[in-house]
Amino acid sequence: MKTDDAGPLRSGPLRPRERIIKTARELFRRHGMRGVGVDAIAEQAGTNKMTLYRHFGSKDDLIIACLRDVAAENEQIWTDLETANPGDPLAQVHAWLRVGAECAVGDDRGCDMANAAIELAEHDHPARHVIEEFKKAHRNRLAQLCRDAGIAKADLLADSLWLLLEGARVSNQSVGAAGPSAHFIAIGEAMIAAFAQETPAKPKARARAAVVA
Amino acid sequence: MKTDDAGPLRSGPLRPRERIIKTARELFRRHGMRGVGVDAIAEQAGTNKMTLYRHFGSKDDLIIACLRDVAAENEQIWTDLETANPGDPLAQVHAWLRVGAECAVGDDRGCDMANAAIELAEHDHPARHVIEEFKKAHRNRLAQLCRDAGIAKADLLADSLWLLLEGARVSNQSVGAAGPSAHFIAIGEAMIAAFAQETPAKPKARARAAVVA
DNA sequence: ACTGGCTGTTACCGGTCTGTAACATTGCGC
DNA sequence: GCGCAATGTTACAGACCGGTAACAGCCAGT
Repeated sequence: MKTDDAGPLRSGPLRPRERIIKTARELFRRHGMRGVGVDAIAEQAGTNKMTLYRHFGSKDDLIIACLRDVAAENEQIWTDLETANPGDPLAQVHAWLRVGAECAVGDDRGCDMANAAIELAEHDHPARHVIEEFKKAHRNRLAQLCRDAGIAKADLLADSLWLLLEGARVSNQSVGAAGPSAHFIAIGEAMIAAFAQETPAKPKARARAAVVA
Repeated sequence: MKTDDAGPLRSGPLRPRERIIKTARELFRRHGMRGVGVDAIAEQAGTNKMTLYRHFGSKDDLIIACLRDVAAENEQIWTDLETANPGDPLAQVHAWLRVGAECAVGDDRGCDMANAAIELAEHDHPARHVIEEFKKAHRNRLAQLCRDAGIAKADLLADSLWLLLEGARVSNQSVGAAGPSAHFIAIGEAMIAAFAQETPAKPKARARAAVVA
């Protein structure tokens, strides 16, 4: 009851390495990567700085490990999207929108990856590769989904939805979740409707793409 | 030729206060607010730390002054929008899109305000008021423009374009300007077309709103 | 020429940060 | 029970940071 309280995660079922990553992600998220020191991370993780430095050679290495952890966690979202709507790419696009809304509305600290890209301004920071690859992969997966769904301007729709999500998550940090990002789903559905048909002049849309209310 | 070279701005026509703000904005932009010290700012501005602290009581004060400077600079954009298309709100909306594209494509460090909101993670940071007011004002002005243009779902369009711009500017910092933000104008025009008409089912759009190619 | 305000210079304080060294301790596999 | 690897503890180095004090010079307005 003295050291193993609910706050910091002391020696639980997780090994120090996992606890450090988990704690670092939370503290980075709350205070920014440059706003928290390795000492605070180690202490909050129920360990000490030496152990931290034995697992991660430097703070940058820890940052990279955290970002990789974020990326691994996001893999689950895509598999969930597939298993929830097997063989139905269009439904998966709509489901993606709903998942994105949860990310955009239920959280006021945005995307860890995007935040890291802003905070680690140096162009040659080693973490930038991780960020770029992650973001590109996310966008490309979304584009593939749109193509599989038979959407006319699939890549343009993917870019639109992608920018919408990026914008919503960063917007939350300036004007809050009650701002424009509150209409995330409505806007996304409108985008899907707009890009699903061949051209705005020709209303000869495919039947399977006219699901939007 | 020894001290007044092209690099740092030494005693030019600007007073120390202006030079400090100008220099701080540039350095903040390049390295992040937490990534540059007041000493470096003062030196690069051709002055010293004491003068800096005589004008700005603290680094936070300097940050706020910089953000106010950004806000003041952006005022010009709106007046330019009005003078370039006097009495034509719809044209101003399209012009806004083009100006936004320049912001989004011609720059890889995003919006100073949004970046500050991310970097200054503390919810009670004094600069947050400036950021929030600025962003809300920008969005509201855009919404007023859309309403004046007679666009059906004016507020929804404003939110869409707003999120699109926010997304494009933050996206540049992870995947670069050649990524999704390259299609900023195309997406924006599609959104204008989509929200200009009353409902997607009723193609009875107003004539003045059907300017999009 | 004088004066008063603005600016420059130097030195310093206390704190915090990343990263390391040396040593003590725990705990698990055998 | 032993040994070895992982972990904890303490102390420290070196750098940087925000912020202040005391004093020296400059320059415009009168």
